[in-house]
Amino acid sequence: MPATDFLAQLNPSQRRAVEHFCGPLLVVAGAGSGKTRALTFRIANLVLTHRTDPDNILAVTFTNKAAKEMKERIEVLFADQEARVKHGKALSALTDYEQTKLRSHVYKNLTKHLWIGTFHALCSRILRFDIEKYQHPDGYRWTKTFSIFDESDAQGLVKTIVVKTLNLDDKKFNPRSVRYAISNAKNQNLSPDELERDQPNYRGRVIADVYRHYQKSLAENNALDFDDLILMPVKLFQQNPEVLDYWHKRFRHILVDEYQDTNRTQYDLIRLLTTNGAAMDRFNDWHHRSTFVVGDADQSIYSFRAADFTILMNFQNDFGDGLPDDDTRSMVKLEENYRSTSNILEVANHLIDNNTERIDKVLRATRGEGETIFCYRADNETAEADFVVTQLRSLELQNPELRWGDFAILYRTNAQSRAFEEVLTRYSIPYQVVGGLRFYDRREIKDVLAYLRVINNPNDTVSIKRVINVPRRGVGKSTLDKLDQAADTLGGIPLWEILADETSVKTLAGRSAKGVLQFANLIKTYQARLESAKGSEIIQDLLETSGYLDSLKGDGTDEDMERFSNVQELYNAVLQFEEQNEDSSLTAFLANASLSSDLDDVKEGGNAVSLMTLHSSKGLEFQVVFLVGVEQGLFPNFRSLEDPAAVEEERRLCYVGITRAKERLFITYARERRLYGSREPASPSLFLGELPPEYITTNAAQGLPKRMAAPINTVRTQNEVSAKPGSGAHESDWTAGDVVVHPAYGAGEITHIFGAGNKICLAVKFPGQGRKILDPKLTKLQRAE
DNA sequence: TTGGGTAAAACCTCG
DNA sequence: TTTTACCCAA
Repeated sequence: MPATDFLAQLNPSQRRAVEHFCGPLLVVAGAGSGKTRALTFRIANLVLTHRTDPDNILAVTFTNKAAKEMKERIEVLFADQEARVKHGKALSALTDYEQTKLRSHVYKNLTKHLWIGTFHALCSRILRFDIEKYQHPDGYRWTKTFSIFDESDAQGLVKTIVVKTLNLDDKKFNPRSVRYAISNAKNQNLSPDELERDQPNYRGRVIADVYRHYQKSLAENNALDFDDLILMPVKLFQQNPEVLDYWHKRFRHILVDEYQDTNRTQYDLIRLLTTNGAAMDRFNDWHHRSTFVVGDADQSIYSFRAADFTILMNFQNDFGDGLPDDDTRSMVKLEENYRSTSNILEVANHLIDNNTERIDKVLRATRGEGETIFCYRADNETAEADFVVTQLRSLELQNPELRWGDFAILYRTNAQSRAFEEVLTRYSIPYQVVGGLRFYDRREIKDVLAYLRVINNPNDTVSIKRVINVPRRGVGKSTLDKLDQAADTLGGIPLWEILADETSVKTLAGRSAKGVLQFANLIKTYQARLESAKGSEIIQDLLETSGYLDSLKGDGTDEDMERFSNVQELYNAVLQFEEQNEDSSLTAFLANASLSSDLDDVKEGGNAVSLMTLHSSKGLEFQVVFLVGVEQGLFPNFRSLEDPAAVEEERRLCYVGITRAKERLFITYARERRLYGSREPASPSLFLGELPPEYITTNAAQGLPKRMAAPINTVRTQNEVSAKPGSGAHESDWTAGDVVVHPAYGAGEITHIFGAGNKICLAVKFPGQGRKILDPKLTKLQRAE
């Protein structure tokens, strides 16, 4: 029997990618060209045809959901092969019992061994083996029960360092932006010293200093932030050749999906694993080894977390043979689109053609023309939502094959979901909002997880402080300060060591000692049971004995009830985790919880309309897509307007949105939108002017907005002559930070500039009167200085 | 130490 | 409009 029958389902380019065995390969895969399929089939082919040991395969996906789906598909593919070999028929033709038996066999011998996951998940797994071998230059150590700090934990640490440790003004060194700078450094594999080296000014040096203290704090908590999960293995591999050698030999075949969205540190990780630390130009030993990356530079939309699509563009020179496109053996292009109608593809191709930084690639349609794209101009965001839901209802009614799950509403920012939710609720249409508040980010869930984290890792002082007084134990700020100070005086020992010592607590905590001891004993009880009891048993007992569950019930309001049931759901999640995972330790569960995302349980084709940001929609597809809020300042977002490269990224984001649609695409924008509570005028996005009018129908009397004549990203120069106030001002007349005088509100400072060209609005903050958004053409504004 | 109140800031995208 | 941060009385 030909074991490779399944390859017949592929087109020639896909087949070339899948059958590639050793050496480097870049797969340039346009939207909807079957890249997930190529990845899945490739893994199957490695094992089936080349007898690759599943233990030698590492596959990096962009989301947990993609990882789960990939495992699932490989399992089915394999089970199907085995069914044909053993029983002579397809998997689906077997009895349920035989199917289950076959699949569990495949799981045991194959899927279980495959390392498939996100960079974060895979790295945290590596760290659970080897983190204790890492030696920090300042002598900090981490153990395998490390905590993973989320963004708010991280920002909290930064704030403490800025305000308390370094006595700086947190207005000037905003914890959020400092944390962002640190994150950026980590994503480029820079240590505090390395960051400091290229800082020309005071601010940069201060940030490097905060970074240094921040890393110390993390170490004291035995904690890592998200960026460390990847940075730490890279540092470890760089300092410890034996450890690197082990993982290098282990992962002979490396696959990376969404390669355009990798950052420098992730790239370093892949390079180290591939070359075992040999310099790139000296490495050519591809014996029984491959590095296979898949991506599309046109869909690179994560530069804000330091993703760099030039890494993809450089792959050919870096790992590959560097030959031109027609001769190369290390690149394959997938350009046939199997997803969308040709009208949708035309629109997408035209739009993205406005970008300058691209890899040469077109998307070829394989399907019919389809309907035209409809562009709707609404009066305001409520009218926009009304239009969308009206369309949704009539399409659903007229097309029996469409389910609610076939519809998606995609927007630039999470805050836009509300108007749609209201209308959908009014018509009782089921919907799911993806993103926004994650399940694991809810207050009550974070509380319970903090308890578990303390039990698992008593050095986690951040978590101790979160729950030592939840529920109320009469332990307030001053008590905590005293205990903290004592730990500090004793040479910076972990707070837990003070708490765990009864005499110390009694001496230090005074009246509150009882509460503190109660807490300490609670934690000790469960620490003792950590070895013998399951996580689910611990959590159940803990919720009772800590009094947390009782305190949650509160006054029995709806909100209280919801909190209560969320905690219940968390318990179920632990149970489920224990059933489904080999390593069901508390540490593993906590890592899983930290790394889970809202996207993980999105059901495609289910019975609910999906509402999500364009970022979240990457990799998904829907029969009908509504791309909403396509207005200047919102999309492209005003923060990107001054930077041409940033506008290109917004355009790629728009491209991603358009290419999610299979059958129908609607684009909407409003003339007026509620922002910060007050109504503000809005103008159509520059992207609308870039769409080919012949493929688009619109309700706007004047048709599609005209293409902007002048380049939108003119660099603002200081010496441009400023027009008189109120006389048709140009963008260049105003700069954020300028002080202006308004006839009614008086003097205020410009905080943001929305829009570009002739249509701009200014956000001006007037002391005592709040923020106003003004059109300089309609309001007489005078420059103050 | 706790709870309620008011004022100011925030809304860009995410693991 | 909604969320968070800080102040003060009990």
